[in-house]
Parts: sequence; structure tokens; C-alpha cells
Amino acid sequence: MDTHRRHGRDEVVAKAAHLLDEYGLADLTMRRLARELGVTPGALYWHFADKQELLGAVADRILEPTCREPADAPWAARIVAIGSGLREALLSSTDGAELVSATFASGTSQALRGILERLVAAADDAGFVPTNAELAARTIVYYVLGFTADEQSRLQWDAAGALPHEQSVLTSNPNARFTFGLRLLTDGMAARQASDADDGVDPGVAVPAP
Amino acid sequence: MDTHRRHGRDEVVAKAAHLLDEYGLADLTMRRLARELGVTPGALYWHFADKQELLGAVADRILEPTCREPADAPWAARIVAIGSGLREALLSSTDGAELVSATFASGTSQALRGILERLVAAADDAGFVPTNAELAARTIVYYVLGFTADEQSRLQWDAAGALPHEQSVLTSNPNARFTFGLRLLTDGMAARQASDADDGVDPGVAVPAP
DNA sequence: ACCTGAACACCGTTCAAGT
DNA sequence: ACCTGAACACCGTTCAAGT
Repeated sequence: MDTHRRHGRDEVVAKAAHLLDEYGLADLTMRRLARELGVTPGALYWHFADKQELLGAVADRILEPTCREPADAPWAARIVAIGSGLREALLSSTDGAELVSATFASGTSQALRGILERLVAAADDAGFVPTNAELAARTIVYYVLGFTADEQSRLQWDAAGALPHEQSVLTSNPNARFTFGLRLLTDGMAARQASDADDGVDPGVAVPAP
Repeated sequence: MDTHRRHGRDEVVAKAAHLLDEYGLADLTMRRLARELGVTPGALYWHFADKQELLGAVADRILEPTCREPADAPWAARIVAIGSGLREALLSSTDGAELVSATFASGTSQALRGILERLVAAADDAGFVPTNAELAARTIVYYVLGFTADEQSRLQWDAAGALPHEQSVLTSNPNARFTFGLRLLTDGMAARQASDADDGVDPGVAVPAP
């Protein structure tokens, strides 16, 4: 509903983020965004190659608050902190988890790559060999995205008035539930370190003979 | 490309599954499905309330092979078996993981609920209190869906000719990579059982005074 | 029991041309 | 540097009416 014409890229992303938060991912369309900016749909393609790129930029904006966190503290605490920070960022916007999951698949969010790197660093400090550190870090991300997307869809479903007055065990106490799963993963990492973790996964191809 | 007219629901789902496998989720549209059946788009709404319901039915068809597995064996082995079976089913169809993830969110797949139940039973056998068994089971599902969606998108990206000849560490050895993450979770469950698992998560609401 | 016809209200993307 | 106009090729869904 703006009526002036020219916009910078950041302005466009900000409006998109606002639309997402107000109306949800399904209503974040190129045409609607254009209309809300007082502009023709084609104009958006001067700023972004396609919708994926726009969504990636919105994801980065949502994840921005997670971008500075302390790098001291033991590795397990760091993983819990990064995971919790990610979840909070996702919950801060309508359909945030769904949006970021989509951009994770398409690799268009730079911020999410940053988060992965910090998780890899933590797994590294846990003593994992690089291959396994990467695997452990991705496992954390799969969990956080899955849990939070689930949580958020229930929240919205629920705010829309469903669920009988007995609140399901699945919507109460989300923080504790979230932490439980995260701890499952960090405990698993610790257990693995206590035994055979430094082996890495089997290299599926033969190594050259010496 | 069928030219005859009337179809039963199963026939429609079968054609949808075939379309999915052949052209991917993005090309599985109601209109295209109708065209391929030699029918008008509106006809599909006699069989399904909406597209979600159709997708749920397709998901169930994909997950059908995972529906009978042995219920003996220790809990950790059962979890690994269920998780691996789920992954295999997802990989058996183009965009299978993406489809099932979407229907998981919308709760329209009955088969996925069945898989969850069997994971809950395994977690139960591991000695978890019901609340935590449910949490652990869902964590497994988040992981399997996340990992496999990621794996599958790389596979397709890659079959389409990208990735320089140095095959990324992320596409080689997927079985071992998958099992690594799964073991991280079962190890975590075992570690938790060895300590404080029977407490359940903190009940976020006050219990009535006795 | 299953389908048609026709409409309604939309999509993402491209691109010559304008300022 | 940023936008318009206009088109192209689509979507999901509804519903009276037909067989």
C-alpha cells in the first residue's frame, strides 16, 4: 500500500518480511509483494533473479539476530545455545521455520550456512573428525528445523481455535520438549566420543594402495 | 494420456504417484493429473476434498512398504530398522522426502502416524516415560525426514549435472552417513536411560494440590 | 457414482521499452 | 538505477448440471 515508486533491495526484503509475519508464507507472493510496494510484479525481478532468492534474503533477515553469540563455553553448551537461538529466531516470525526449511533445501540462505559452520566448530571441539563433525552439525539442524516447524504449525493451528480444551501434551511445555531432543543429540555425541568417534564413516571408495 | 473416463480413487492415487516419480513434486498439479487421466480438473474433487488430501494418499502409498516389520529385536535395532526403512521408502520415489515432509506437517498421512507409533513403542521399550518416548520418536522422524530430503535434493541436483568431478563429501557414502546420525540419537537415548530419563520433562503447569 | 463446463481468483516469470 | 505494460503459461477450487 505504499504509493511512491522506487525501492532499494533492502526495502523490498523488509516489506517481504513484514508480509510474511502478517499473513504467512502462503500469502507471500511476488504479485502481492509488488502490489504492497505500489509497483508492478516485473519490477521485483530487477532486485532478485527469482522467488527463491527473495525468500533466501528474507530468511537471512529472520536469522540475523542469531549471528553473534559467544564462542567460549564448552561444546555441548554452545550447541544448545546455537540451537535455541535458531529456534527463537524461527519462532519470531509467522511460518519462520517453514520458510527457513525451504531455503535450507535450496541453499539460498547465507545465515543458515553460518549457523551450520558454528555447529561444525562446536562438534569439532567435541573431538570429532571433520567428516563426523559435519554430520553431527547437520543432524542438529535437521532436528531444530523439524521440531520448530512442527511446533509452529501447532501454535498457529491452535491459535486458529482448534484443539479441545485439554491442551495436547504436544503443545504444552515446548521449551522443555525442545531441550530434551537437543540433549538427546549432545548426549549421543558425548557417548560416541567416549568410544569410537575418531574413526569417521567408512570411506565408500577404496583408498589408493601405498 | 488415458482416454477413457471414469476412475476409482485408487486409480487416481496410482496415477498421481506415477506422475510424482516421473516429473517431481512441482509438476504434480491437480490440473496435470486430471489431464493425464483424461478428465476435467473438477472431477478430482469428487475423490479428494483438496490437494493436501491427495498428497496424503500418495504419501501413504509411498510409505506402504514400511508397514510390516518385525517387532522383536532390541529397541535400538528396531529404531535403526524403522528409520532405515522410512528412508528407503522416501528414496524410492522422486521428491519422496519432500512430499512426506509436507504431509507430516499437515498430518494427512496415516502411514506416517503408524511409523511414529512404532517408534514410540521402541522408545517405550527403552524405558522412557510416555512423554519422553513420544519426544524421542518425533526426534527420530525429524532427523530421517531432514536427512533424506537433503540427500535426495543433492542426488537430483547432481544427476542434473552439477557438482564438479570431486564428489562432495556430502554425497558419497550416504548409508554410512545416515546411520551415523541415527546412532547419535539411539546413543543419546541410551545415555539418558543410564541417568535421569524417567523424570519426564518438567510439567509446565502447576499440578493441583493434594 | 463419477464427470463436464465454465467460471473465479489467482500464480511466477520475461522482456522490450520507458524515465 | 529502477520501473511499466503486456503478455505467456500456468495454478487450486467451486458448483450447477449432466449421465
